[in-house]
Amino acid sequence: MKYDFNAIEKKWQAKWLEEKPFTAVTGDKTREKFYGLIEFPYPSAQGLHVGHARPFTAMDIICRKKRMQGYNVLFPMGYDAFGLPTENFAIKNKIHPAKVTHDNVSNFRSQLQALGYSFDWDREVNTTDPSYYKWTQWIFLQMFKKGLAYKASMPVNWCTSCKIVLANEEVVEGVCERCGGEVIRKEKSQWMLAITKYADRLIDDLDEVDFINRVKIQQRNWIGRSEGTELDFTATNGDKLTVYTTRCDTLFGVTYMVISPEHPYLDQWKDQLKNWDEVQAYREEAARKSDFERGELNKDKTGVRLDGIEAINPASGEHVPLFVSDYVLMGYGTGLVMGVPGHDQRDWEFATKFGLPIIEVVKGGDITKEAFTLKDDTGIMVNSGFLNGMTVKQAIPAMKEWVTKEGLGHPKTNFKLRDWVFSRQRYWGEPIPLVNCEKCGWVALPEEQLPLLLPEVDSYEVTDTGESPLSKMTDWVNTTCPCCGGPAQRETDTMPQWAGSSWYFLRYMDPHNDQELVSKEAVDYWGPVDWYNGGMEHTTLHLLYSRFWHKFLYDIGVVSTKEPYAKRTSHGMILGEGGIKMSKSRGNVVNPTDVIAEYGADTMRLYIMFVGDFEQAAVWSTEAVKGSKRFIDRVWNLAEQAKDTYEETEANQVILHKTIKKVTSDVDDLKLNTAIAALMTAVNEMTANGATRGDMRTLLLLLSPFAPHVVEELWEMLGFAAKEGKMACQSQWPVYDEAKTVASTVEMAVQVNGKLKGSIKMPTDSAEEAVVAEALKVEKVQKATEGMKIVKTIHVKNRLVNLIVKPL
RNA sequence: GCCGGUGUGGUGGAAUGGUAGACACAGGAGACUUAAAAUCUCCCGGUAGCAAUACUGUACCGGUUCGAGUCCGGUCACCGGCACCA
Repeated sequence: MKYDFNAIEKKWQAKWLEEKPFTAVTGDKTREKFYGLIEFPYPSAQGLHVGHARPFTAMDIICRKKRMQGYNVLFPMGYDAFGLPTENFAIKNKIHPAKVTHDNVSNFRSQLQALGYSFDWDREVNTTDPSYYKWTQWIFLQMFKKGLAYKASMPVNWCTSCKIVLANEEVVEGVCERCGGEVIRKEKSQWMLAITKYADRLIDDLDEVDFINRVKIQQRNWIGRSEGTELDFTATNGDKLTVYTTRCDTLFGVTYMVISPEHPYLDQWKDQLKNWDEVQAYREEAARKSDFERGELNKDKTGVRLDGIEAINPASGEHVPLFVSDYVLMGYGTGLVMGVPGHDQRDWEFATKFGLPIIEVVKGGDITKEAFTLKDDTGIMVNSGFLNGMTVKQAIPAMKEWVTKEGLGHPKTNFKLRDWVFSRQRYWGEPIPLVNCEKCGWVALPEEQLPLLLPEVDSYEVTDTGESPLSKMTDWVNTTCPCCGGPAQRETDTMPQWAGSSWYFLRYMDPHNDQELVSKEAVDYWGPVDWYNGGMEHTTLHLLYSRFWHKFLYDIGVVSTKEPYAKRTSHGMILGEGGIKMSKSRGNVVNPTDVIAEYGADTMRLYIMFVGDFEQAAVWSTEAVKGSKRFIDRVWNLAEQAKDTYEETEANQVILHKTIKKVTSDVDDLKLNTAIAALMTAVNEMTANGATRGDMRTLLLLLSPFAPHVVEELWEMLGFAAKEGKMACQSQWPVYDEAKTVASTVEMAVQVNGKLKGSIKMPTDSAEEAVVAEALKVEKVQKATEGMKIVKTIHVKNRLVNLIVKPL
């Protein structure tokens, strides 16, 4: 019989859908649980991409193996379906976004099923489903009630092309992450989520989870915790000038101060400044620049000296000039900075440009050339009163103590992380369930009115003033206040795409619950996610946001763990041929469906795992796919030619036990490429040895997570299905015997003075004397040791012997 | 600039400090075939040599070690993230 992948894959996919062998049972006390999660896709019109297949296949293999090891496995799938591309498609083609979403989801589902993934399809979720977004809205309301959601007028990132407010995270190199359009700053009233209140916990709890290091580091850097001091200078007009510094030890080195152009003090000082016009002109120019431009021009410091007000150093009592400059940001610290040009490179540049004195207060560098910024023990304090003679490490706490004692300030922790801009002026998102009443202000919708459904609109386009399309639906907008019953208006902004994905992993645990977002029983049993794999690009977005939401849900008692994910791994990108990024515009996007049509899903799965180290980027090669197909062909032939006995052979014992060991540990370590290489080695060797059905049984069990369809077929063909049931229902993973993983003889390397001279065959675990004796029989060894004295032998059991010789 | 990561044959990539290049792809030679495809067998880092073999080789320079792709110090290149965060 020929290997007809098409018929085989269709046959087993249909059976799996019908018989549901992958259904997870909540609270099965007889088995330990395993929750494997991959990031649910955005159902784009283009359909599944090979970039999806890599992480999905890997987690499918892990979950299939876990099931075989007896775990009760939750491996769900869903769709993160709100978002701009669907809305834009709807606008262009005048189709309702819900219809577009439905069609795209159907396409995704059939593509996913064609790859044979063992998802529990009964638990599918869709963020645009009202029964789902009801709970997204519910969580938002709880945050609102706890004061974590607030409305603030603030400069926002405005994409001139999408006409939408972007989160900081969505602005990449000064342009819109999605469309590449210009981003400008604009004042707008926005809903915000106070993620910064969780900043400490988001950093500290990273110590408790098993995330790959680069994810932890990137999150820590993004949150950007810094321990410093807030301390007060005084202005000559009596105003208090509070600065934030991490180098309070350099206080005696302050030669000037800088205030941010956006600082409210400046307006108050209007009448006291002799050069107000100049200051005001500078401020206006700074306001015109985008954040990006400000950053780009950072080499060239600009600023204006305030004429009329100076600052007084609290430590020395000296008067120093005060400048306005846009290198000081209003959004970080206090918007005021003390200038220490000797020990901060930016201040050094500013002082050099404006001819300000540079005082050395830490000895160790050459401050005529650049600022000396080391914070360790190399520098010694000078010109610094009571700090003189201390190292920087000693001076920082000493100064903190002094500042606190003198009532001049206090230690302070700052973060780079900003609160999350949570509203979007768009249609295709969750409506924000709040009502604005003239008397009562912003009022939460009563929970029994959830979900607040998206109304039907005539047009999905943003209004010219940048308001949400919902604002045009006056029937929907005008409502009554749940509090006082008076007239009120609904919020017309919607939530960002990151909302629905911030908690979806919880809904999978209990997807049909219409009373709670997840039952206590389900969350206690399934939580936390045991293994979550996803893209690095989500590290500071989705991954951080969902940790924040989960911590909030923990605080209000909905979930029982502090962290949502016990383990996080990340896959590398799949690049197009030639190592360039796949993109529609380059026309080098590989569609998994085409590969399946030509080679089958099992080949696709094997290839995408075999392509390289899972964590590294890999280059797609359509040529190389053949190798995976040939491997399956060889397995097929081996099975067909297998001797009709269920006995296992001695000849294949070592290779099979070795392979069990290797595949088992490699899957746990996410080294799927070498696991497949080990299976290939086993098949090559078994082909040479000849195999029985008994030998095939072990091989098929090991191969089944990788190539489930062909294995299911061969399992049946060789009579195992009749004896033991379907492969998909197996809860047995082969176990190896360490003693059987080693052959009776081993090949050992022989070296003389560390140089390889040949190899010898020895019985396993031979003693050193026997090995040395055998080694000395090797011709090249004799040549190399002639006239020499062996002064030392190094014997590594079963691997090598190294003879160290010296002339006699 | 700061923080990560990576650098190994023609290609993708393997190697708990222990025979570098597993496993594949491509290529070459041969078998089967009327022929092609498929399949099977062998070869396949470089230099020299008919060969046995010798030397050399994991970005570069140095060190530790009986032994280094692997550990340590320094340099370079590329990729990703952050970027005036005081």
